[in-house]
Amino acid sequence: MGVAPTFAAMITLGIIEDQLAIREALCEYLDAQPEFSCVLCAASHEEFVAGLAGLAVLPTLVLSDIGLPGRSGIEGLALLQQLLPAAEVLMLSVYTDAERVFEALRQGAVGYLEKTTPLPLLKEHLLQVAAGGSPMSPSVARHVTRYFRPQAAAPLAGLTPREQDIVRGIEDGLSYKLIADRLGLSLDTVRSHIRQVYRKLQVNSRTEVIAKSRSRPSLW
Amino acid sequence: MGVAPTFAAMITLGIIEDQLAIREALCEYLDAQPEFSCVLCAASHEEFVAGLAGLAVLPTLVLSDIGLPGRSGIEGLALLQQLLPAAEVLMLSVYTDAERVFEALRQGAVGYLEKTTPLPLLKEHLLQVAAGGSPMSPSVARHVTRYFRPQAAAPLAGLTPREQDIVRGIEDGLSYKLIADRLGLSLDTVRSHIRQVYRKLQVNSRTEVIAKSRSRPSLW
DNA sequence: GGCGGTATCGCATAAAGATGCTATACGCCC
DNA sequence: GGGCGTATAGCATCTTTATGCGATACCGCC
Repeated sequence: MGVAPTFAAMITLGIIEDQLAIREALCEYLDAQPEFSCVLCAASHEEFVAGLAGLAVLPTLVLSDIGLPGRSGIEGLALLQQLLPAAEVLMLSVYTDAERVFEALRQGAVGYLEKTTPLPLLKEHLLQVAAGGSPMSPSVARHVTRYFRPQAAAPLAGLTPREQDIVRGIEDGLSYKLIADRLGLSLDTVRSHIRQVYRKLQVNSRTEVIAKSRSRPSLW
Repeated sequence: MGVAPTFAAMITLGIIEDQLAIREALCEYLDAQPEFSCVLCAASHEEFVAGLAGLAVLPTLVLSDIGLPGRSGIEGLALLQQLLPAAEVLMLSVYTDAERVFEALRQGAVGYLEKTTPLPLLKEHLLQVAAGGSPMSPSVARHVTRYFRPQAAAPLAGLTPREQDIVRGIEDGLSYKLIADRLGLSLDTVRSHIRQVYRKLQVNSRTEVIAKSRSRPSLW
């Protein structure tokens, strides 16, 4: 933070990282940048939270490791957002497995970077966060793009177009009557299609159809 | 494409972009890189598909604009994946609105970049795709991270813990009977809770509860 | 100590859904 | 031409849901 005044455009940083060498490298490098001021560096989530109390200027951007002793970076996300509602949290981790990535995003992380990210690139990413972006390492982003591609293993694959229309109606919460109206069919025709859908999907109620069709990896 | 032999490590590119200046800039710049060989550049999706027939070497990576005359880049994604099952498609667009981003990812795009991406950075991103990554411009990624944060506006917030248990049962496709068994309740108690849930959520069927509870921006 | 909210349970009835069986019509394919 | 799959439709019947109108019990609160 040095002697320079903290002017408005400066981004105040918080860093949570248990490995001493990495923490110091991050702090020193980033604090040396004119755009950043590192206001709090901690070796654990608990330490970080405790340190917040004594700060005159709160961080607006927190860089957090995931594999921490005590409360993990992901577990601490909710608390962090409560204590620093204006701050954004960027995860920095050696782990890039889908579980952790999704859980972090779900808990409100604004981005997710590999720990191997070189410092100058990391700086770029931090600036992007400040500019409204959400930096993700490519391998992290790959999990995300995969998530959005459900039609590959979609259980609705074996259904005819008409049957899929019906299923869409069910997913939208419509009654048989409303589905019939929407598709311009008779009630009994809707019944027929649904019967067929039930046979193909091996179920016997509308809610089961929904449960089957949105078969996401149960990450939630 | 040049005279150099196409060796295994080389990435064969396809480019779909209607604006002549941009298309040429992309082709020329990328083809000049040692890592890439641009095998097909087209001004429209239709032209690209037609051009595939005459190729000796198929592209393994396609860079596609979205705002194209005729078939849009998103509409063409499915066809592209059918014709080039081994290829990955990276979207390049001036539009970064959530609708288009999600639709593209849903249709199987491997990444999504802003058109303003400088060429050297674009090259980096292309290499990342080849390395199994999914590059996304930060503003694009922001849509994605926002998507994964549903608990903020969760409509189930006003429900009591017990009522949420019931809703979970409904979401799992269970009948009243099974929900009662799972929670160790009588059928009538389940009915009572569901009645309450219906009142709070302003609905009147189990499928509507599901439709409300997973209130995603109806992108699917 | 009463009031509001939650959680539990019961009964009754009407509406919606699930299921069995049947039937016509169209398109496709061998 | 006959079989197969799809889309349409009807009817009968039984089950499940949805809804109305109760009840008892516990807990926190002012």
